[in-house]
Amino acid sequence: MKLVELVDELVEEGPYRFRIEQRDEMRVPGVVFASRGLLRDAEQSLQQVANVATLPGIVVASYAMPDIHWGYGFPIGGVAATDVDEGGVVSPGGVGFDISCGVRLLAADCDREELRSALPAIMDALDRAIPRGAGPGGLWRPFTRRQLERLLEGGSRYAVAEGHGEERDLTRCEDGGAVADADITQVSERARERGLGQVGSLGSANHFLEIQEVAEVYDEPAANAFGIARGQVCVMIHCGSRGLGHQICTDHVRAMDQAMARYGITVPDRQLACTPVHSPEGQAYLGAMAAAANYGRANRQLLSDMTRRIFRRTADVRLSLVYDVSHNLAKIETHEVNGTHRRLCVHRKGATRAFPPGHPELPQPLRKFGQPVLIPGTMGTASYVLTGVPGGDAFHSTCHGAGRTLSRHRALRTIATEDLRARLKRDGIAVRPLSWRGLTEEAPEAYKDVSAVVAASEGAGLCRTVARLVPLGVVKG
DNA sequence: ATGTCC
Repeated sequence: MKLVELVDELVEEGPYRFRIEQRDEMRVPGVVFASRGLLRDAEQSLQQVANVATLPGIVVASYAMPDIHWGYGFPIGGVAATDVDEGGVVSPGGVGFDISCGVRLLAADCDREELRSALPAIMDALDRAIPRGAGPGGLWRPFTRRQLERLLEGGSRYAVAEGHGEERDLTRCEDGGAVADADITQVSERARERGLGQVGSLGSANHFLEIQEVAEVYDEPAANAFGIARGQVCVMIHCGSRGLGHQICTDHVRAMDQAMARYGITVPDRQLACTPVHSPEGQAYLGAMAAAANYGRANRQLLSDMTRRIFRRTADVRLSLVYDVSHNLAKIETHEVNGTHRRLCVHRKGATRAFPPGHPELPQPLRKFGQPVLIPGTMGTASYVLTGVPGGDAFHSTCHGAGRTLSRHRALRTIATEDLRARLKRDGIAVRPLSWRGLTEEAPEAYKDVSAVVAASEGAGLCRTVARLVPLGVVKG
């Protein structure tokens, strides 16, 4: 299938909404939520949107969020749902290598001014305590194989049961902190080996732990229900399932790549390796993916617990969980398709679930306002809290972040580390990087404008903006 | 994203 110049052929069919017409092997059209500006240089990733539209069982459309960029097989910012009972497939590439990567937001019982004098000491304590960067290192040590198995099955629930959090945390976690269908027999020895020493660690690249201030509130009632107010201090944690999730993706892509032909499936790109949800390989992947999902949540739970201890002993400040949501997962969900309710495998890769107000899976205090959606920005800019809206499109999904525009290599070539250091100092942002080189690769200029991404998402009717947060302190790998 | 190539 050759689709030329997709950018020029996009059909504008609504505000911040473009269609890629169905043709050739595509089973559905593509729908891209964005502005023309955000789609500059998006040709390769639009081709990936079209490729995803060829997958067996895909329904309605192959979607892309405003922060779309090139990814493994599927674009990052992609949403694709397949009909489980009509031969629909599951594809590891539709979740990505960092299974269950996500964001957690904690609200402090103080405002910026009250924290000002204690901030340097808190940053120094976090700098010493938070494991980060590539390779081994985690907060939960020693950690046995038996404990890992229980964590893969119990997620945040297990972490809290072992003393690493509060019961209330679980009510503010997607799926109550754990998914039930983890199958640890599908997690390889190698994945376990990599995961053992990394429980409670940030990782590297765009993952971070930030102390932030609520700079602006756009929706008072929703912000109130979420427990945040202007001027309030928050902590945002962005990380995933580390080497364990990566290894699970690697293992199951290989298995599916070898099995695909047996199901008569051909795909335009081998990176779209997939098998039916009901196949043994599909079930194996979903079971292992669920285990990685639990690992990711427990990872964020351990980091929250350590951050809480530091805030408490350094500044007598308490942190309560606003919400924890992943932006790299596949889920079996029921949605209405052409007037009938269907069981769908919804892949969200660099896309965030955004349940609307009234959704039964939302905890009671939030239900009236919709699901909190947490959008990590880039250091030195802003992060956002959004909420789901009634009738939300793309199976109730929205954006997940800024999305890179410069490669790491180009960022290092064009951005002077000393200049970045000076700008952060000028803006009063305390940074504790593991390496200044790594920090330079993550400079704001290397990313799309997160505010434009959020504006396009709201303009497309995918979510509503609740609050904007700005960084006071950044801990990074 | 990732023991940034078993």
